Amino acid sequence: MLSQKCKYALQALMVLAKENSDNLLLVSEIAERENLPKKFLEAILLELNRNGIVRSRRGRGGGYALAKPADLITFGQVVRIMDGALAPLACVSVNYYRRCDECKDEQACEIRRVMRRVRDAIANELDGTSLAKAVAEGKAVAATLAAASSAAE
Amino acid sequence: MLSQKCKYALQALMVLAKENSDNLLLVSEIAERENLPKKFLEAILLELNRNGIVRSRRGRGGGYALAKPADLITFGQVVRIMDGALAPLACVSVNYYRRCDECKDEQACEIRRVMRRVRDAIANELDGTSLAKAVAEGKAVAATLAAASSAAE
DNA sequence: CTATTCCCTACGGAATTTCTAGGAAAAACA
DNA sequence: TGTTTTTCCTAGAAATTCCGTAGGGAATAG
Ligand code: FES
Ligand code: FES
Repeated sequence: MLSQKCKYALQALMVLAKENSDNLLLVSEIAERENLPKKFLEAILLELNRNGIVRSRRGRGGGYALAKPADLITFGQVVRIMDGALAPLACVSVNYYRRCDECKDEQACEIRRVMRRVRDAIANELDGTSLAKAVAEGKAVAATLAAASSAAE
Repeated sequence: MLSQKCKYALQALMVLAKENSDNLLLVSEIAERENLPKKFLEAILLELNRNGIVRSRRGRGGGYALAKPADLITFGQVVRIMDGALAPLACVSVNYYRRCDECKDEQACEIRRVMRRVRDAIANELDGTSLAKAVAEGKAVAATLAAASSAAE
């Protein structure tokens, strides 16, 4: 399960992704729109900033925007920054690998083989989905929903 | 990430799955073989027992065995018992659904749509893999490894 | 030089996780 | 019957992680 922190990060990033990228948004604006605890969100955006996902400017007229085009930011990147490994077990993580203390022979471990496939499935989805793609999907679904409801009148 | 508890459960179940199913194994035997904390494992097997995954007998000659054939016990079942939802967010869980407080419109939520696919990918792997399948895979890999190493001589 | 806004550290409380202790209940055996 | 073995059950200790908040410093604009 993703942490709240990670979910909030994704919510904030989706807001920024829908915005014009040279239009800065205030932390308080994002927090209000998405109904998130402001101080916590501040810390989250700071961390995203340090990791090159968003950029910021301080002072009057300051705020946050994406640091790069929305199609270059994937859900996988964000989750890794916020929560660490995508993998269900550290021993199958690519980016955050750690050996299993209990298992004597990693190569023979059947559980590991199963979890490796799970990891790949997760990584496949999350690394294959950018913010831009999620926005586009959302628009497409909204459009078909609107069409269906107007056809029903 | 799976909890230790869940990992230990899977390790114990793999041991039982490799054993003849009417041969009872002691908790202490399993704990020693897999290098697991005994008392903790005891609690885990108890929970698996309550959920119909293993069966037990007390007293001398007692112990644990699988409650049903190894091809009817899936990794998905075990993980759900031990850790709850497979899904990365409660709002996309099938068996442990909970609404997201922050998101106003669930149907419009883009994050939800992405995470729904992730959930399906995870569930697909975990529900599609039984203990029996994992054992069989392990044997197959061991056999090809042995063949390769003997061919290299 | 004042107001705004992000930056940074530290910390508090709650929840969760990872076990362990200690004994009751069942079953086998002598 | 009584002794031993083994699971069953409750309670809780210790450590860690999670979810935020407080309070002030640093940059920026006007
Ligand atoms: S090596 Fe990680 S589960 Fe066995
Ligand atoms: S509804 Fe669950 S993330 Fe939006």
